[in-house]
Amino acid sequence: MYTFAEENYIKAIFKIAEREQNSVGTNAIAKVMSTSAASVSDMLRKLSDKGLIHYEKYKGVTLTHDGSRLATQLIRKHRLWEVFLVDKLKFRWDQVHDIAEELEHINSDELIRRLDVFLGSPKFDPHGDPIPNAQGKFTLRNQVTLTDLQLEQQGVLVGVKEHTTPFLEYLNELKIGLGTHMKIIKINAFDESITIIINQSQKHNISKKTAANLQVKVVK
Amino acid sequence: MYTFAEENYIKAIFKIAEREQNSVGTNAIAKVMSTSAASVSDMLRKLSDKGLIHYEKYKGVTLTHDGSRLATQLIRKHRLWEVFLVDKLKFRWDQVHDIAEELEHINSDELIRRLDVFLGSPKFDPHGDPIPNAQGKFTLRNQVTLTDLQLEQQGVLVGVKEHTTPFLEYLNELKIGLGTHMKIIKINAFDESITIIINQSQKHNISKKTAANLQVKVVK
DNA sequence: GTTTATTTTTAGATTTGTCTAAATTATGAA
DNA sequence: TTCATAATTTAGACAAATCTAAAAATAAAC
Ligand SMILES: [Mn+2]
Ligand SMILES: [Mn+2]
Ligand SMILES: [Mn+2]
Ligand SMILES: [Mn+2]
Repeated sequence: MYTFAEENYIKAIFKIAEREQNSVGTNAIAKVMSTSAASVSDMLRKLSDKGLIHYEKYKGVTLTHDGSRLATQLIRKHRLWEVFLVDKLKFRWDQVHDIAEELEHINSDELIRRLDVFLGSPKFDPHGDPIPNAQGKFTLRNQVTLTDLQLEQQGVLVGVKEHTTPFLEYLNELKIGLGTHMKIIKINAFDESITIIINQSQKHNISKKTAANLQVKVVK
Repeated sequence: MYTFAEENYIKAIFKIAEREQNSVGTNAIAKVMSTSAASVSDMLRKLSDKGLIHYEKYKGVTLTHDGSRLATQLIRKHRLWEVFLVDKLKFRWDQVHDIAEELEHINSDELIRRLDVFLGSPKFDPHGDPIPNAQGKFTLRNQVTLTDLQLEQQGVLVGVKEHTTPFLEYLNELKIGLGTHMKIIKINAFDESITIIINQSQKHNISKKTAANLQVKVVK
């Protein structure tokens, strides 16, 4: 139906639109796709012709209903495959993104329906990201980033914003994973780094940048 | 590393070379790939440049060592995925070929290594075809086609030559699958059709063409 | 051993996705 | 408001994979 390239652009547009609120610009897409603005312009015309985006020259783009559905289905497939790789094939959470990036393009509704059943219809992937259901609806969850917590407050890690291998390997070294309990015991005014206690035992000092990529559920 | 198109050509050449003994011609490849002889000529030059085939104009091709290894690895991936789809996701054997045709191109040695372990290192796929090991070696097996059996001889189905959905669905209707016991009780001289008894109960008359696509292990 | 017929290759085009360089439009600072 | 800068699109080109039509090489028939 759609080429890999088209699908990857649609996913990129969806993800940019998720954080920025307004319409998505050519340069922003070029950056995410690691390509030139000229190539993006070419592709936007094509995606518009196929009815996946609303596009007016120089005005940026938004996804159409069809584009939005395609994006959520790709995200659903990507995250279900990640669950498969970690739960069934015993990959670590830092190894699965690139493989899922290929698997997400396999074209079979029946395959995804059965994979979902096989995995027990998981609601979150190995990085804590919600898996949209077959209708594209995401499960919402109360969460804040670790930087939002006050001194002495506690939280349980439920997600990570950054998915790159170096970041996840760093968390592995620190023995931080989904479900890890964290308590803020010091906030350094100088560089905004924070000191935390992991699972009531290990003490670590982490940068603001790291903390900003950790999503936690507050516990009392 | 290689494009999907290149991989599919290499697989096609391997499969043709498997039955015909001599070097593989342009038209034979074009037929298998459902494309024009001109397109095949273009691609052969490319595959030769990449060191995957031995190619001399007008003389047909053979796979190089690298080409042969690529082919067996693709077949290994294809058949392991078919086992996954049938054993784990409960697809029927007639539903899995096309999906595996896509999955075989996913690029990760670690993925296949782990998939193999997860599936218990199966030696045969859902159609009874041998799965080459990581070194490309196939498990051999004593087998003949059903047309080779004499009157009153018995066999157990261990493989099918044809993998198309219509053929496999026809076998489903007849309740014939891998492991099915068959005894020849009549050979019709006129059209060479044969009458068999399935699992000591059901009686069926099947055409010579059907019989020629059933591979059995002889039992005494 | 010529002459057909078949097989295979080349020529010239097309589509997809990409590029660099240049032109155009929009924006924001003075 | 005008001018400089940034964002975006267009122009022209290229590699990959395909096509049809035509030419060339090989094989088969007589
Ligand atoms: Mn992708
Ligand atoms: Mn993920
Ligand atoms: Mn294939
Ligand atoms: Mn098979």
